[in-house]
Amino acid sequence: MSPKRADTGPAVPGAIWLRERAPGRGGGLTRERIAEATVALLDADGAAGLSLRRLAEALGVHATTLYWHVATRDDLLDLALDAVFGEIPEAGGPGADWTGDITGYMHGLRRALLRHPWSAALAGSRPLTGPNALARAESVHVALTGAGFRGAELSAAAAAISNLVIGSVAVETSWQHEGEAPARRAVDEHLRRHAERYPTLAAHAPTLDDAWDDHFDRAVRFLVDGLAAAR
Amino acid sequence: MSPKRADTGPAVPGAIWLRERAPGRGGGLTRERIAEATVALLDADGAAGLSLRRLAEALGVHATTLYWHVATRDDLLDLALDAVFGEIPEAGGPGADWTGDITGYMHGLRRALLRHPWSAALAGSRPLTGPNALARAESVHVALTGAGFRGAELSAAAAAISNLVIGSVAVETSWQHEGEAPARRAVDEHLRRHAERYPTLAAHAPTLDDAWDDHFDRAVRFLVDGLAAAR
DNA sequence: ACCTGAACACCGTTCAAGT
DNA sequence: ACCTGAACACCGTTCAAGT
Repeated sequence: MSPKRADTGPAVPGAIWLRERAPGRGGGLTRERIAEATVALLDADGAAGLSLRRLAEALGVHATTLYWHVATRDDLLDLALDAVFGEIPEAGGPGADWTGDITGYMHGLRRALLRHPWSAALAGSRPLTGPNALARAESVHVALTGAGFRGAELSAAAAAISNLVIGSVAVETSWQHEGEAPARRAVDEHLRRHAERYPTLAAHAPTLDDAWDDHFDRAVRFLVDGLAAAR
Repeated sequence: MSPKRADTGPAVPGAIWLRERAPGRGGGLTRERIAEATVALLDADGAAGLSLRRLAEALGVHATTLYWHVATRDDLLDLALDAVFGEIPEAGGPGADWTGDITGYMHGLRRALLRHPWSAALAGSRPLTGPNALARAESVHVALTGAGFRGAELSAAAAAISNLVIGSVAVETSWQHEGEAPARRAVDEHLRRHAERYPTLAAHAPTLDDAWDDHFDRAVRFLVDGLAAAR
């Protein structure tokens, strides 16, 4: 009978943030080392390439050892995802222009998610309740309350801001998985062949060169303009 | 040596839409029957519960039989996802007010994705190139060109519209996976215990009652207002 | 053209046992 | 407190073989 395992507590997503961490005095594994190795493995091989056995090998440990530190594979994803949110630069207090703060946050979040192409899809698949994600959400709420947002309008604005980024980067990275250029070329040709079915789409097919940055920039402006109009 | 398999063609996501379908004369499996059973299995057990063996059992067939009709498990996800997009009501031509058309589309897309809680996360994880997704994208492009959007502004607007919905519903459904109420209660208590770290967040913690509809409604208005301001 | 059956190389997770 | 090792019940996918 093992004395105490990592799986104490309810089986909700994000549950790892509700548990105290193991003491971790010096020698062995720590939550940080595990998070770091998980991010590295995900960066190298994507979400499908992450297995407990491969991660354990990278850490020089037996696969089942990981179960002392995490309760489930999903815990690893929570650790890795919150590490990505830790890469978003801290705003350092609200600036003079709240729309600039929000715009900067959205671009900072996008850059962090793009750096780890597996992370945006993951951010849309489980609650973001890690300490870094909460700290960034706090900053957004500070900027929005400074602008005068309150109550349901505040919550809706904060949600729209992060949801637009998550959705945009998830879709953007979904094209990269097997090499973007061939996928896009195949779809372009498919659209041309069925131009009678999708005339407007075929006529305005996004160009092959990377317009992702430009489109995201415009999308952010659309939303921020709409937020500003509400004040 | 098998004569011809479903896996002809490049290994890009969405590749199933680039292949001709099997003739499917009467008796056996068809792409439609497979799609329908896949949706049902995903609805019942979520993305993690979908396996080729369980799907095959539901279809009264051996697991490896599916490989005649699809090249990979991912093909099944493409089939199921496009079936969900098929549930979005067709607009039936642009109405008098393009902002109303766009607003209606966003709500229709959200309702379809909510009906199948696995679908929003999936929509953010692979290119949406099925026939139903393309038809709905065509309608959005028609409405936006009618409003005067052109070129990069058109593409960015269309992307923002679907990305905000996908991100919003993905996040919303991610809370439901293990029962939303306990997850939310756990996070609320966690926020209260660390109120000194997240004061603004703790003070404005979203209420327990379901504000999802209201927040989404507001988010749509923020974006559509910003789009209207650009015209 | 379509379906079967055996087989391969994996998985996440458990549990008793070590130190 | 932390790590090991064997074991269980699964996976997606292949390939030769049937009809």
